[in-house]
Amino acid sequence: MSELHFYNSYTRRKEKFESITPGYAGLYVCGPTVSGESHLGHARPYITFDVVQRYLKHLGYKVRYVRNITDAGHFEEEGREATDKVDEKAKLEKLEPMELVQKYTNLYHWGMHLFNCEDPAIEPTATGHIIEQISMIETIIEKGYAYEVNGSVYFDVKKYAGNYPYGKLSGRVLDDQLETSRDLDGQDEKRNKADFALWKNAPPEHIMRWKSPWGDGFPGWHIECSAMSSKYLGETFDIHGGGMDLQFPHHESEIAQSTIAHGHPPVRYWIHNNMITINGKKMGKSYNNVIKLSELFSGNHPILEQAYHPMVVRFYILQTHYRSTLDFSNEALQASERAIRRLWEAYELLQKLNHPGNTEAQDKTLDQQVVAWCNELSDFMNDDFNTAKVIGNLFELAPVINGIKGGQVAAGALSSGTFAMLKDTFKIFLEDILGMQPLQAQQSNNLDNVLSILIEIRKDAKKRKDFATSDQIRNKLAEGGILLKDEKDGSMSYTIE
RNA sequence: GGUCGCGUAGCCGAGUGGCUAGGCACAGCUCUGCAAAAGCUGCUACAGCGGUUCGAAUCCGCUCGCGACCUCCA
Repeated sequence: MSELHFYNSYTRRKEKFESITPGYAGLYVCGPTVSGESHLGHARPYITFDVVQRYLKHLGYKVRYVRNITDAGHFEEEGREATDKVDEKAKLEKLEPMELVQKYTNLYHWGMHLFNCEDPAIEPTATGHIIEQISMIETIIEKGYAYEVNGSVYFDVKKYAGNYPYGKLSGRVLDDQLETSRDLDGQDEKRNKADFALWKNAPPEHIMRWKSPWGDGFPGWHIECSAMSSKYLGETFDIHGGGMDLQFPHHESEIAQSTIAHGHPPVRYWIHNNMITINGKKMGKSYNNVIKLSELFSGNHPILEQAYHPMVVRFYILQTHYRSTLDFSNEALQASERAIRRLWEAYELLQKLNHPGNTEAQDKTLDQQVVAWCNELSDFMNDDFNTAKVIGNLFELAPVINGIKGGQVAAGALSSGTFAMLKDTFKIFLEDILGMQPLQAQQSNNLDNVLSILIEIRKDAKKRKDFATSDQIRNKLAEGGILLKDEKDGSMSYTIE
């Protein structure tokens, strides 16, 4: 049995995971800025890290999963309009900032639940941790790595880079940052262009503002994650996750701040998921090509040919390794939809199947193959969370399951032990680890009763060779999205589209 | 311009130097009153050029194409 290894962005290689406290794992993931609705691109990290934390739990770790909510708003720390995004949007929509934040937080939670993402253990907000952030900034100033100018506080990147490995995570050289040709407003406050804001002075019109030793203002973007992760996971914790686009400057800055404040780097393992693209371009607000989650689920977007069920989207994301880019297309989503429907039906069938009870496999070759396929699943997860390979193997198993029902595979082909293992393994990986759910809600008893009546009538018609009636029942139901299937044993089943 | 990454069959996509990943689509067959579903079979690709090697999609070099970050961004 292999052990968990995954790619550490910090060292740029796969490493064996060893948690700081045996049996416990701390995971921090950068959550959303709730100044707008989440889109398909946002879904990827949340689903990716949901699987990561599910797998850690599966391995027996007690996981503390912390995923923040950025509700204080980011701003251009390099100057320009040092305005609070949340605040700006609020004025447009004529809402209180906190009302806006609440609205998008609720929408975000709605999406996460539809995706069947488990709630984090702690979901801290930036506005709820202003004191912690101020305190951390004070420490950094005391240690001589930050300076105040006109009520704002900046981190001294050049000084930091002289004593610590600045740029290691994102593969950046400080000199390049210092020589950037960008000429942005507010640069004059900084000693160097690479410096970033820890605290920004708030202009009078700014609604979101807090008192600080440097006057009224609001925290810099990066400091919230440093303050909250260390508060709940410790000054050094196991895993920090987020999208690749956050590597620089956000995560690089987190490392710098925490290293100064605490005297050592904050994180053992960094995990970054790749982007979702659309027509080859990253999906993001700067490209104006986003598909919001509500649009995705309703199909209400010019690009979308249909609505896509959250589980289809989840499956689509997990079919690709998290470190590869994933290109959106209707064709790809539709392929995923058919695939997960077929896989889920095989899974449901498996849970209903009974084994004849023979302890010896009648087909030893197949039995061994099934055991091998099942055992490989852990190896795949242990090798950098390779959900794509896990799904591949589940599809290898599907024909065995369907074959047992269809008669192409003998009922006792597998030993009772292997059969039981197959059942358990399928459940654990598909439901518990990949976090998949059925595409359709549990049918109501009423509907089931009605359909039973129709099925009985159709059976009678077929017996009388009254195919006009039997076909009419089947065709009319199909128009309503209910598909009848004649099983080999003479029974009938139905699925709802 | 700097740094990093990618280019795999009709489409999506996994790939640890040697052994058909997988999915979707398509075609044929089995089953079936007919369908659907399911099963079986087929479709065997690695941007181009060179190099290393007994052997390369996988390592190295060059060329072409694409993208990400360098500015808010998952």
